[in-house]
Amino acid sequence: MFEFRVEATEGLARAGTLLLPHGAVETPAFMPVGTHGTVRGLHPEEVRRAGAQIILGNTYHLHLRPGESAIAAVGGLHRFTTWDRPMLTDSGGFQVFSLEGLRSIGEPGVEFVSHLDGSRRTLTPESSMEIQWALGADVAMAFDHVVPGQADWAMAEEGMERTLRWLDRCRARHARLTAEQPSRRAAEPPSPQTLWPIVQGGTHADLRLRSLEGILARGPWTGIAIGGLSVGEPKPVMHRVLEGLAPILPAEAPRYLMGVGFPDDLLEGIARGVDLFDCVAATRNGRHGSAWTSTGKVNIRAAHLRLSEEPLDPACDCETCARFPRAYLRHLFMAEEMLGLRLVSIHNIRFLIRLGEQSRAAIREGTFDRFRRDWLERYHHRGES
RNA sequence: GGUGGGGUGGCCGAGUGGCUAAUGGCAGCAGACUGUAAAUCUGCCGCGCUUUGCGCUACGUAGGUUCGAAUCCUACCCCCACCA
Repeated sequence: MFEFRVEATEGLARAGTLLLPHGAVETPAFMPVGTHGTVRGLHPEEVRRAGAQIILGNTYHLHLRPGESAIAAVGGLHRFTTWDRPMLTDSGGFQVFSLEGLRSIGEPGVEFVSHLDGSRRTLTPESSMEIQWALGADVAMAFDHVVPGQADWAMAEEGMERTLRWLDRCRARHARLTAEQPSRRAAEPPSPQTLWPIVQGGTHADLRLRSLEGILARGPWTGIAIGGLSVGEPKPVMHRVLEGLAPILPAEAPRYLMGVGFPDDLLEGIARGVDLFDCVAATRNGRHGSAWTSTGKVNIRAAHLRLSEEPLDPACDCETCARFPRAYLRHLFMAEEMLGLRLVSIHNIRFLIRLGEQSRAAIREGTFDRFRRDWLERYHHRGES
């Protein structure tokens, strides 16, 4: 039910297929983020047509609203959202990082002051598992402690060791939930769920290795995530961390680089053995009018696009580029029409998903390294000039 | 015709003697965003220059008072309300 096959490799890069209860995921793949059970602004059909094979949901946000019981009542997150392909839920661990100032961390778990109503909420490894179990995604993530990219060794070690201790608690609770499945699970029909651990350790190579070794000692796992990157550290540092982990990560488990990234990050990650990515930038930047194209970033509000009859990216096959001129997209943003946010979001999502598809094809042909270098060259040199 | 109110930078609108090239907002221009407290946030926004500074022009028009005026006085032009 949880199987990963590596079908081709080129250097550290891999092309594979991940089998999950709700379907297959061909890797490398970008997973759009749907925090509140919706990829912001988009209809599930639009997400599907963009080629998304799997999307994310968030434990923290869905727990606060509408509450996992409301989702379980209608049969789980798949039925709730009508997304019938694979899903993964983040554990709330990232909110430990992003909601700094609204939370306090202790060994039992994390106390949050709800950003919605100020009420006090506690998230623990156990409650994160309970919530994710009720949500019923194919993959649940371990509840981890993310530290900023600038974190010194001591702080990174604390977060990493705590993440390992919490992993034991996550695993125990998840195993119990799995054993009690039919009676405890509101999802109909019940479908199995797997748990993925998260490597932490900040920017410190020795901590990253300790983290991974600790995880492997608790294995086996159906997938392993690398967290705590793209949180303020320079890109070369992230690359070094990935290079340090690649030789030790088991080949037979998919590797998920959490929260990454931008187009160049995908290519650099794939080149270092990463199989799965997720990132809010595609949709957030889309809503903010920033589009990725094969020749670099485009600010759709830019004055010089007022008369442009070109598509956003002539090399793109998304529904937006197939139909709308830049001049119209710009107009929609200037007029603050919601269609603009949606169209650029669709483009950005398709852009990253296609990058995964192209990388996969290139790896299978043994041309990925060349593809990557040519692609980055064109992307950074703004082909127009 | 009379009385009252008012004319401020592309627009709206504060300011009623120096701290005012002039608060705000809008419009415009540019940028940021990486497991979503984000359809958000930041910067610029009279003109010119050797741009953390300097010069010039500017608060209806013209003149005056004052060391100094968008702010006070006089005349004129225009707008609005009410009264005839």
